[in-house]
Amino acid sequence: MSSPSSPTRGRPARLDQARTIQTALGLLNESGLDALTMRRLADAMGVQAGALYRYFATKQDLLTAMAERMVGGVADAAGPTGDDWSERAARLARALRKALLAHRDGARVFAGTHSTGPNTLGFADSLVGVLRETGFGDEEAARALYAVVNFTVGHTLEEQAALRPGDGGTTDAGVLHEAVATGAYPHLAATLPVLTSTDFTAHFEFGLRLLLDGLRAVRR
Amino acid sequence: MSSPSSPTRGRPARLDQARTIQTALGLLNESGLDALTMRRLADAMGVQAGALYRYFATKQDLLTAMAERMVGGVADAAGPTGDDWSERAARLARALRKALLAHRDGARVFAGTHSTGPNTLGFADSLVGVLRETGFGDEEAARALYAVVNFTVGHTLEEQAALRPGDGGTTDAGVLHEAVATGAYPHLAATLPVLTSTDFTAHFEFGLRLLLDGLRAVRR
DNA sequence: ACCTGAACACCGTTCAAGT
DNA sequence: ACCTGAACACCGTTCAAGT
Repeated sequence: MSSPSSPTRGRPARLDQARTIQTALGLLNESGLDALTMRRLADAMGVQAGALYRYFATKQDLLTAMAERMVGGVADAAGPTGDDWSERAARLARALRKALLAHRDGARVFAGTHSTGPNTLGFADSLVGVLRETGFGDEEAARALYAVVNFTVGHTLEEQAALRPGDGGTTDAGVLHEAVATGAYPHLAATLPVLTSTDFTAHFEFGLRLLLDGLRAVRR
Repeated sequence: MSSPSSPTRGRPARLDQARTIQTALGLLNESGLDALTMRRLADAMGVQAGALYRYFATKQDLLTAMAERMVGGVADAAGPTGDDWSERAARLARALRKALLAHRDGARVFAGTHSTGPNTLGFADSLVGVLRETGFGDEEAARALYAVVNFTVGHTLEEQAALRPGDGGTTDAGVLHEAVATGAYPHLAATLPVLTSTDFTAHFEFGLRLLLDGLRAVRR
């Protein structure tokens, strides 16, 4: 469980899990996930790369800890128990998106890991709780959790990918315009303004509304 | 546009885009995305790694071509125009999931790229078309496309991650059991059987149903 | 106990040179 | 025109040895 033991013997350590995670999240924000290497992180902490492995067995473990840290406090976003259940569920979903958006490539880090820490589990428990307490069955509540989380992560993955530099001069909207100009995609042509809109909040809210309206229908 | 020109001058090429993509998809299925390196792919084609760069400017371009190839035929899954719109939309979503599941790490490849090829655009046009032709406005149809695709990709990402070897002896369900045993997550405890269920088709169908029921509600 | 130094076994990508 | 060979600038991870 605890690799570096508690009684501070010898020199004060330059490294520890909490500070390492924080520095890693800072580096993530500055340079993105692709530039977050163990060597660069070690550099930022004034240490050699190998030293990091005393605190994280693998880079994947570090990324998991980062994901867990990112969603801290999200569970509390549900708000008062008295409020409408669908509004409470919506708040949790919005808070998750916001937490992922708060860090560059946040959705990629979250989607690429499987945290079972208190922040992640607390969020899940909170969302399932909102639904169970309003009368949803256990099966529906659990499946609704997956639907909301998978949609939110999928959406935010796209959102952060779309907002990235763009792998060259050609923008995503530009390529779409060209392709659609061939006349092969009449429905995309008709909806092009919406498809190339960068109002991701509106897209997110629409999808979230579909899920919650769907849940209302399931409930009868 | 066309890097290696058409008239076959000199020796017959050992490489070409189509064969390279096919070999890469084979390698993906055998060993997964992390093991798919340019060197290993070159090896499988009997060539040096550098030679691949005559056909794909970057590895990212190769992955994009792989994603585009994976979703071939998905657009046709809508079925007869006479059928119920929500069933046609469901078929498209199911066909997308199936296409991603057909290759190891398929969802990861798809989520990590941004294809604007005919298969990808054809699928999008098809889904938007189903909705527009049944009376949905352009804005709703376009946003519904994003909601369905982002949910489907998010879900399949999770599904393929869950079915992976598992980074050690500890299974995902095992960790959940332990964490829940502390009593800190009463709602997760109550829904544990559903949460650890591996019936991903049921999870997917539930989420998909929420979205389509939600769309029905939006339509009034 | 904590970290360094150095190595191991790789990566993606480029490009002169061969055929 | 197509591919080789070799290099460049990196990776994640391990581990004896130092302090």
